[in-house]
Order: sequence, then structure tokens, then C-alpha cells
Amino acid sequence: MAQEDIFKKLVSHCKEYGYVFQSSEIYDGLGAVYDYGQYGVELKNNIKKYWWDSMVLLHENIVGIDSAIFMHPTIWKASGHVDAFNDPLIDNKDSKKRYRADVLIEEHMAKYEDKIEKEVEKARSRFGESFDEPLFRSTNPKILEAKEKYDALHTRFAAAMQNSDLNELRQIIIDSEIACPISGTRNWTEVRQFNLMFATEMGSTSEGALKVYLRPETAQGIFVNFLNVQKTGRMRLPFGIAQIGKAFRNEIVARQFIFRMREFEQMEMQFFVQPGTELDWFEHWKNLRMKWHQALGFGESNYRFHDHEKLAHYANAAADIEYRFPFGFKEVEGIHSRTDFDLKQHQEYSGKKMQFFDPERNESYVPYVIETSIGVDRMFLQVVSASYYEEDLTKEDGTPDSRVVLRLPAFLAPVKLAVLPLVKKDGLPEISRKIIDELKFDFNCQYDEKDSIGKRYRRQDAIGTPYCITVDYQTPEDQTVTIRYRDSMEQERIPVTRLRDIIADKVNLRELLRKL
RNA sequence: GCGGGAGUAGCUCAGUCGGUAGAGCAUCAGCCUUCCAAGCUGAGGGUCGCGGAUUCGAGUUCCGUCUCCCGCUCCA
Repeated sequence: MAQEDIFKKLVSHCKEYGYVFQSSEIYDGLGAVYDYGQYGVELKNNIKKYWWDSMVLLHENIVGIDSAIFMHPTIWKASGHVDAFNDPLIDNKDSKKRYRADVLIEEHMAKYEDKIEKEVEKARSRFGESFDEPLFRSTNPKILEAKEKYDALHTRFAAAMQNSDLNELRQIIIDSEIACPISGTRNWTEVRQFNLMFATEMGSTSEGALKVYLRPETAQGIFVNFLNVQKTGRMRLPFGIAQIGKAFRNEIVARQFIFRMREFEQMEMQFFVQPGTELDWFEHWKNLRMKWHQALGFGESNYRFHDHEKLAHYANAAADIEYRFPFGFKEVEGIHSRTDFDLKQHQEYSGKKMQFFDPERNESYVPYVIETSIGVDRMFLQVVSASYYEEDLTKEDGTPDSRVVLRLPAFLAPVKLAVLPLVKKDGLPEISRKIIDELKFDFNCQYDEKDSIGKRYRRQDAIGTPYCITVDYQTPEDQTVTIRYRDSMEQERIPVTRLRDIIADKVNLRELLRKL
């Protein structure tokens, strides 16, 4: 089956079985916003627990926080989000390609610079030893002409950017005769501004209200609490702060189901280190995070690193962990060496010293930061796509059969076990209820007595329940039940009294964490 | 935003030339009692995405609009 079809099936499976619903569906939906259903929320919580425990439980030098979504607006000036994420975009009508208007102009300016350098090189080889480069640069007419054009363009461009003058940006592109690299035409649309951040107002009256943003990333909540946590927790470098929380971004186009949403959830950990050691720690976290993914057993070949060539303004190294989704390898997690950029910015904007006194070195400095940042929703999609199987089976009588099964790792499964009376009479339902009453304190259980036993097994397969306990006529005689395994469909007979221990052992997170 | 595709029951879809809504599965109740979906009987569920136009009459034709899916740029 085509990958795209599988993805479509997966999306409707998520809806049909209560994992993910379109937001505001009865009102025609709200673009790129989704709700998690009764099973989705359980799976999501389990994913978050796996991450949280792998950070906070396993590392004595990592602690968690939960910072507010609203933050002082200056934080986003300091972080660069206010400026860096208001990209002016322009489309070429012929090639249908979209570009950042500022990048187009910058690339055009770079051409003038190239031209100048080429002239210098040419002259250098012509004059040899006697070449006076500064003199040449300041007198050669070709260079002066290029330089003049460059300067004029630069001045105009800088002014336009400063004033956020979108019409002027478009005019610069037209006046500079910049053509689309694909179509070669100059058939451009208007320049439009795309705001990454959601703005709202804080204050009960409109006058005097403070314009605040819904955070576009959770990281800044960690940075601005760096001193609080370091001091109150008596933390010493290296140490980390973990956080799980919602973030909001106005995506230009937001699609591919829950892969790219306007409201999404992040699991971020900022690890503060001594300057100079950051690249070692970067490698360390890259590998550890990859291990965390692979411990789920979805197949090592379905993961890869993608090292960034082009780095963000705050980073000196960056890599993504990509997973092979039905629609291709896509980024699930980013590991970034953020240098001391963020803390330094906050130090400057807030006037507070964002430093750590290192007793060994007997000096204070701004720590460097390694960030691991994973999207909960993307992780959710990874887990679901890795677990979704349409199986062809053969019945005992040889006729073909099929089933849809979510092979979720037992720890992540929303429902751990279903207790099913073989038939709906002769006291079997009562025994089943009693078993659930014992187990419901430990596990998410389900009871089902409707339809044939086979149908009930299939229903549990579809939501990914790893274990089905069946109460049959032998149960009242010797207090045993059968446990049926979702993946193999095989059954074992075990005493009712051992159920709790056996299941607890299988759904425990411990074994997973031990692999890290 | 631009281009392409699609909206009819919870799901998958049919619906002829314009004549007032249909199937399978699912759900619920009952029967049956059976260890791997699709046995029997019955029931509930639809302003056909929304608005307008044409018409005696629109799920069907026309116009507008909204939403979803796919591709292009950004990112978790």
C-alpha cells in the first residue's frame, strides 16, 4: 500500500478509536489544531512520563520546572523572537516558490561582494608581488561602481527592514531586477509579513493593557529561571532544567495532522555547562537522546541524525533526530548547542547577572547551554505510526482473516488490560468485575462483555491494549484465567492471584529506563 | 498565500436524466453461548459542509463561501 494511504488510514484510525480529534469539529474545525481523545491523552501522558523520568529520575543533576505560558514581553525581544521570526515572505507567481524577501535581497547583495572579490583576485594574479590591495580596492572603477551599488542597496534595505516597510522591500526586489532562481521570472506577489508569535493582551481594561505573547517555545521559561533554580536547588555546573509545556506558533502552513500544529507541546531540557566543554556535552546528549528513541524498539534503521549546516542565530552546533514517518524522514527532536547566547541576552536586557560562580576556577561566567527539545505531538505521531499494523492472518480453518493492531510498547499503551467474560452468563461477568476491582488501582482496565470473544479481542487490538484476560468456565473451578498477548495472539493460563504481579512487571517503565 | 484533490449516517462509500436519502460496517436492545472480526430479530442515527441563484421541485446545475487533505517556504 502507498505510504500516503497508510498515513490516511492512520489518521482516521486515530479519530475512530478516540486518540485524536480535529479541534472544534462540529463547527467545521479549526485549522491545524487538534484535541486528544480518551486514549490519546493516556498515550500522551505516558510518553511524557517516559521523557520526564528519563531526565529527572535518572539524572541527579537535572531538575524540572513548570513555568507560565505568559512571560514578560521583553523576554521575546531578548531571545530574538520578536525580530527573527517576523519574516517578510514573497512568492514567485510562475514557479510557485516562496522566498523570504530579505534573503532574496541579501543574496543579491552578496553577488556584488562576489564581484568585488573576483576583481581583486584577478588583479592580484595580474600584478603579482607588487599588488597593493587597499589601493586597488579604493581606486578601481569597476570595484567602486559595484561598491556604490552595494552600499546604496544596503542602505535602502536596512532602512526598509528597520521600518518593516513591506512595499519598499518588494520595490527593492523589482528595482534590483531580482529573478526567481527556479522560473527566472520577476513575476512577484506582494510581500507579506508572517508573525510567528500569538499576541494577546494582559489586563482587564483595554487601556493600559500589556501586550504579551503566548510563548513560542518553553526554553525561555527555563533561561529566565536559571538563577532561581541554581540558587534554591544549590545546583552546580553542569546541571540541567527540564520542562514540559505548551507552546504556540503561527505556522505559515500548518499541516500533516499533528506533526505541525499551532498549539503544540514541547519537552525541553536545557543543560548548563562550562564554556569550552559544550561540544563534548552536545555529542553526549545527541547520543543519549538517540538511545531514548531507539529503546522503544521501533527499529534503528528508522532513525537518523540530521546535522544542521545552517545554524540558527544562537547556535554553534545543531542536529536533529529524524524518524521515518509514513510521509518520509522528519524531525522529531532537536539538539542544539545554544552557546551563552540566551543567558547573555537576558543578562543584557534584564540587567541581572546570569552567571555561575565556579569554585574550582574561582571565577564567574555565563554558562553555555546544550538544549534537547522534542515535540510531544510529533513523538505521539512517531509512536502511533510505528505501532500501526494491518495484518493478514489465516484462520484455523484456512480462510484468510485480517486485523488492525496498535503494537504500542506496553508501558505506553492507554489501556493495559481488558477483562472479558467468555460468555455473558453463568457468573462469569461477576468474576470479571471482581478481578477489575482488584486491578483498577494499578492499571487502566477495561471490561467488555458485548459480542463474541474474537470481536472483543479485535477491539482491544485496535486501541493497542497489550493484554486480554479471559474468564472462562475453568475460572470458578481453579481460580485461573487466560492471558492473551496482543502481538502474538497467544494465550497462557495463569492464577488470578498472580495477575497483578505479572502485568505490573510487563508494563513497568523500569526496564525501558534501564536501557538508557 | 498559490496550485491540486475532497466534503452525503460514527466509519467506508453509492446516489442514474433534477423528483424529496440508501448499503455495508459500527452503535444500542433482544435472541444465541461459541477462545480470535463479519449468526438471527429489531431500533436509533442525515437541515447531503454553509449561503445564495435557477426551477413547480436541487444531494444532483450555476455562483459564492468555509473546512479538511496533498505540494511549495518555516520549525518541535
